Amino acid sequence: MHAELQLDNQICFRLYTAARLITQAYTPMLTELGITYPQYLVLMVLWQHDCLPVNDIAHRLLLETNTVTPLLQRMEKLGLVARQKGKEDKRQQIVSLTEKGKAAEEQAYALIPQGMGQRLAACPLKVEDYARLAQQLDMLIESLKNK
Amino acid sequence: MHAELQLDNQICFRLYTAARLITQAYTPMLTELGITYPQYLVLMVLWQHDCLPVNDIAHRLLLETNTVTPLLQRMEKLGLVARQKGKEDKRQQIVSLTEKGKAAEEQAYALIPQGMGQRLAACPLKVEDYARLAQQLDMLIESLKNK
DNA sequence: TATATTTGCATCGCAAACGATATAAACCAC
DNA sequence: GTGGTTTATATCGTTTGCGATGCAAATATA
Repeated sequence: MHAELQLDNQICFRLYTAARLITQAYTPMLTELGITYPQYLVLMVLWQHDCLPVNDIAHRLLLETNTVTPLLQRMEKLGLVARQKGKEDKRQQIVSLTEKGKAAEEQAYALIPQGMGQRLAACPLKVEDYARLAQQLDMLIESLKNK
Repeated sequence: MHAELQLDNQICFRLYTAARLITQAYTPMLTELGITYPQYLVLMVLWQHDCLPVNDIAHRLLLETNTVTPLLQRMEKLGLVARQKGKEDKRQQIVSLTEKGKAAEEQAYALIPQGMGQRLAACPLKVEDYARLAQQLDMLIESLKNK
């Protein structure tokens, strides 16, 4: 039995689990909006900066375009985004929010901060703990990002 | 623009990203072993306690059995585990390590602690930072677990 | 200008996650 | 025992994550 190979000693398993569980916690609220968590991420990107090529969206989410393309196709079917060829560079697909996509921001604002607040009320982490956690995760992400 | 809905302010997005990236960091080493990360998790469970029913494995990983079953079926095809009906309770499938599954522990020990060490050498987090991170993630997981 | 390389995006295939549903064994009330 | 419920798994369908591959537009180079 090697201690290094025990589940309890794994940072990775904790990240993996925490990510799954917190995504699950979002699910009921996102279901009300008719979207999934990765779709919500795409919307957050576009709420911050509308009209971006697929590549930019993928970069901001640290995903590959072959993951983002089908995501966007589904979101287009849902009427949340529109896609059109770039004018200067015809290889690009410029993704923009539809009215429905824009309206979703207010719906999300009405549901999610409150809902997640309730969901995490039982969690003993304080505001400064979350700040430190965010900072540490950023460091981890930064050093893992450059393969 | 609601600050609560910005990507930068999301703990969830960080967890989601950190989990993906650290799993990617494992991938080259796990590929040498011929397994995936969730398969590695199952092996870690069995290395710690061999011969468990599907339900126990799922519980330890905080996964549902409908996720674990196909995982185990693939691992059975790979010759890493064997499954047989429980003797007292015939509804159960008892999962056990094959010789190949047991041997994988030594291979993993030879590759993974060292490989991940190198991979995270650039990361400015110290040992006590990882300990705190683990503790905070445990709290988060604990309060998200009970839906 | 002709050729080669790079870049942006899409397609395909596989492995997860997970909700919904099905199946079979075990258990319980009678 | 019979019948209904619970429990342990399995199956199915949808969405993701990503490597491998293909294609077309843009760019670099000879």
